[in-house]
Amino acid sequence: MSPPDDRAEEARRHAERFQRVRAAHQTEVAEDYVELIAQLIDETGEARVVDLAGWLGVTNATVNNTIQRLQRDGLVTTKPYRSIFLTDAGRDLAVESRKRHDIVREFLMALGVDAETADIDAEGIEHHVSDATLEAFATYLARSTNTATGRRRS
Amino acid sequence: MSPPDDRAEEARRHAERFQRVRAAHQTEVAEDYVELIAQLIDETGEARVVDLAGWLGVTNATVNNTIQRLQRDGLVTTKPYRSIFLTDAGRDLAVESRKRHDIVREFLMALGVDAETADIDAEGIEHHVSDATLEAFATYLARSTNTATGRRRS
DNA sequence: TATAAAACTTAGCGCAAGCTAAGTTTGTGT
DNA sequence: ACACAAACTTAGCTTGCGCTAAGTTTTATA
Ligand SMILES: [Mn+2]
Ligand SMILES: [Mn+2]
Ligand SMILES: [Mn+2]
Ligand SMILES: [Mn+2]
Repeated sequence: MSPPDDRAEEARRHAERFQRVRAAHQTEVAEDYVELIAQLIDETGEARVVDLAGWLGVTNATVNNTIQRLQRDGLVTTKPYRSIFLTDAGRDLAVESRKRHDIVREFLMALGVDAETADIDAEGIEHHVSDATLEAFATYLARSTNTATGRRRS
Repeated sequence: MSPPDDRAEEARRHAERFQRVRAAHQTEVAEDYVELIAQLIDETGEARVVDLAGWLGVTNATVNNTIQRLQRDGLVTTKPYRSIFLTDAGRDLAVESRKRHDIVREFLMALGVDAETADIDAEGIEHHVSDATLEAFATYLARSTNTATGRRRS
C-alpha cells in the first residue's frame, strides 16, 4: 500500500501548506501595525512613532524601520518628524484585520477561554485563520450567542 | 474616564502580548522540524535532508542551515553526510508538538472546516495556542465526538 | 525666547530563514 | 571498479525585524 507516488504527492501538499504559513508570516507585521495605527487614530486623533513603540513593545527605531517598509508597500504615508497616516489600502487592511481579530478573540471567549488568554492567543492565531475557518468561528459564535440569549436550536 | 495611567497600563499589556507572539515565532520552525523528523523516522526509518526539504518546501541548503541551529540548540544530532536523529529534548518537543497539532486540526474539522483547510490553518495556528485554549479545544472535541456517537449532553 | 526634554531619525550591528551556485561525499548500476 | 547520479555541504548573498548609540528636529517650560 501507498506506493512512492502517493507519498510524493503527500509531501508536495505538505510543502504547500508550509509555504502558505510562511506567506502569512510576511503579512503579519503589516496587519498588526495598520490595525494599531487605525485604532490610535480613532481613539487619540493621531498615530505617533513613540505610541506604536509603546503598544507594540519595540523601540522607536524598530517602528521607524517598519514604517518605512509599510510606506514602501503603499500602506501608510508619513513625512519626517510627523505622525503616521493610512493609505486607502492601509485602511482597508486595517478594517479587515480588525474584524478578523475580533471574531477570533470573541470565538475563543465563547469557547470558555478566559479574556486575558483569549487576547494573547488571538494576537497570534488571527494571522493563520482562513476565510473558511473564520466563517466557522463566526457561525459558532452566532449560535452560542443565541443560546446564551435563551433561544434554542431546532 | 480612562485617565492616562489606565491607558499606559493597557499599552503595557498589549505590548506584552506582542512579545509573546514574537517568542512563539522563534520556536515555530524548531517545532515543525522536530515533528516532521519524528514522523519520517517513524514511517520510513530515517530523516534525510532531502526528505525534509521536500516535505517543507525549502531547499536542501536551507534545511542544512536549520539543522545546524537545531543541533546548536540541543534538539537533534547528526554527523556529516549522515541522516538526522532527535535528542531526548527533541523527541519530547516532537511529541508535544504533534499532540498539539492533532488537536488543533481535529478541532477545526469538528467545527465544520473541510479537511484541506483544516490542514493548512492548523499548521499555523498550532504555534499560537496556549495550554488553556488547547484544553478548551479538547473539551469541545470530546463533547462533539460524544454527540456524533449518539450520546446527548444533559 | 532660550534651554531642556521629548520625539524622531540615522547608522551600524546581529540573527533567523530563505535562496543559488559550486564543491564534496556517498551510493548505484554496469 | 568506475562512472554517474544523488545527496549533502559550503560559500556568499538577501530580506525581515529586532537592537543600541548617536544625532536631529520639534515641543514644552522656565
Ligand atoms: Mn490584530
Ligand atoms: Mn496579531
Ligand atoms: Mn506541527
Ligand atoms: Mn506548524
